[in-house]
Amino acid sequence: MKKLTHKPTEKELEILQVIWSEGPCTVRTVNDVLNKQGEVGYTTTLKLMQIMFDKGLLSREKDGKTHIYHAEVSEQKAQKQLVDKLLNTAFGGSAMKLVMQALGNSKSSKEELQEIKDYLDKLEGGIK
Amino acid sequence: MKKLTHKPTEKELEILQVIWSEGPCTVRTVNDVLNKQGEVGYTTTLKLMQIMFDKGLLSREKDGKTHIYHAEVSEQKAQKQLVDKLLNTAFGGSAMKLVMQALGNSKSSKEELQEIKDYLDKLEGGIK
DNA sequence: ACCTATTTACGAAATTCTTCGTATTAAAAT
DNA sequence: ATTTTAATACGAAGAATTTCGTAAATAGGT
Repeated sequence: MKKLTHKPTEKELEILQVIWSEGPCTVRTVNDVLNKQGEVGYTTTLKLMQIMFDKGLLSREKDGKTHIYHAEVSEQKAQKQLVDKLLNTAFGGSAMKLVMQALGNSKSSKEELQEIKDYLDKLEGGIK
Repeated sequence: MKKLTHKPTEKELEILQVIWSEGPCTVRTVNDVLNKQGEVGYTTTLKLMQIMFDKGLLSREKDGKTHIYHAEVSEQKAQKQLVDKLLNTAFGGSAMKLVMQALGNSKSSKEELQEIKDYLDKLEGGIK
């Protein structure tokens, strides 16, 4: 996986999301998925994905006349970058504040909350 | 506080951050703080803040020849909006994933982790 | 009252992001 | 082989964001 030199824009992220969930796929597939949320022209999606290819966010291989695009950014890496940015731009670097905001806003299940606590215990182990 | 009709842009957020932490202040103050992170022209900051005033993100009062700007968006409200967006664009709506990502990436102190656990206990109380 | 320093106002250039039309190319179907 | 269908390439317009130069205004100091 390449380093994330260019941070994905809003629309690029939407496309990455599709590829992350669908796996490597064509422009057609991505465009179809995007059109479930709102209308987007095919060439618009194509262009975006070509730009992402140029930036190194996507790679592609030829399959017949079409291209199959792969994400060159792992979901985790992108998430990390986004969270880091959010931490710095909106939470003054405090992960705790972010966490509380995130948990406060959403309805997490008891199981999920427990999972987080387990995770916290594990983290705490590594701290003197 | 007004409703958040226009969502703040990247740079606007930086400015809001300054005002949230400094309290109501002048363009000069904001610009000085911003220049600790990177060089920004005074008129650039001024223009941005004027635009934010037009959008209703900031209000202002005259004090001598200068203006004192106030945030018209609460930090919490902006944070909530940002977290919500991040949840949807990058975490498929799962608060838990976001939380884990945030905690895994940062070095939170033992005290902070404990505080989060306490918070989780409190949340759990409200769930059947 | 005048000069100076600082601020605001305005407009516009530069940059980045998003969108899509048109032309070209390539495979598949007939 | 020709037609049809679907993909790519290219360029450029449109929109939003960011930047800053220049001019006008205003307060404060002398």
